[in-house]
Amino acid sequence: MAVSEEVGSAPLVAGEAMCPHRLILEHVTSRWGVLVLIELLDRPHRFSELRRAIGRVSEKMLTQTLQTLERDGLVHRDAKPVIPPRVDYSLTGLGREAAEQVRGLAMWTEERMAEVLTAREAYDARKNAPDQG
Amino acid sequence: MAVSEEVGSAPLVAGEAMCPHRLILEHVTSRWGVLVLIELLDRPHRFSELRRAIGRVSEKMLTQTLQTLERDGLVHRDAKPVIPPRVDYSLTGLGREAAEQVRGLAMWTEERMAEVLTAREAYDARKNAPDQG
DNA sequence: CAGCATCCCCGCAGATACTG
DNA sequence: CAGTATCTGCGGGGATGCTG
Repeated sequence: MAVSEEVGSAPLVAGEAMCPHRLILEHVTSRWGVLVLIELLDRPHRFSELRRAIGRVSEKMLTQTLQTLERDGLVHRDAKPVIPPRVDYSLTGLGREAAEQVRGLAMWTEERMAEVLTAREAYDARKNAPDQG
Repeated sequence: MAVSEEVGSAPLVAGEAMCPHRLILEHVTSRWGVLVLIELLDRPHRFSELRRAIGRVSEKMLTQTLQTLERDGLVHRDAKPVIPPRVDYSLTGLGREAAEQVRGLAMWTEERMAEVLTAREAYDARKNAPDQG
């Protein structure tokens, strides 16, 4: 796979010093990027619809996430020149591909959640009582 | 999809107040979690092999990531009782499923990297010269 | 409604030192 | 070699106020 990188410290959002491949990956797997892509896979959303759909995201982070995804060509921003303002966000072709990958991951976590929770209990039990048997 | 959540502020790694589904998703999509899963998909790795393979990860973060993934039942930790210590990490069945999803995402970013970079240039050009035509 | 600017906190994550 | 423990910074990200 070779996802490795060279050297160079970089912040996440503006860290353009990182190898491009990893940077794109971080955008689509970012905390809010994942959720935005999944929501938009259903249908286009207005800004406030996205906020409500995702739940607990500040407008700042949502704006920032949308801008990053738009810049990467994954999200299309359609600002209607009306009062009050109306902006619709939708996936581009590229974005839909990414979103489908991300959705696959999200669906997997739903399907396997119970098994993960069970594994956690077993792990915690081992840690709390390593040799009591 | 319904990936929404209720209310409650939480740190990422130890934030158990978040809905489990989202928490698992954040583990596997975390900065280093993604890379660990992909590397382990190739073959089991020793701790130091993983460090080298991933590139620029501190031992602390690698340890923490591996522990999180082990706790979630995605990674198997095999510590041989030898001197010097030897610990092999491999994917569980569950982990392999997750890793394959993650790899799908990583492969997509590789394939589409050029298009994303092109989109970025177009975006930046629009921003720098919005109406100069 | 959609977004930008600003302030500020705290937790992620790196550096360092130590242990088995 | 494979970790653990502790300190520290800095940037992610929330809160608030303002604009078009």
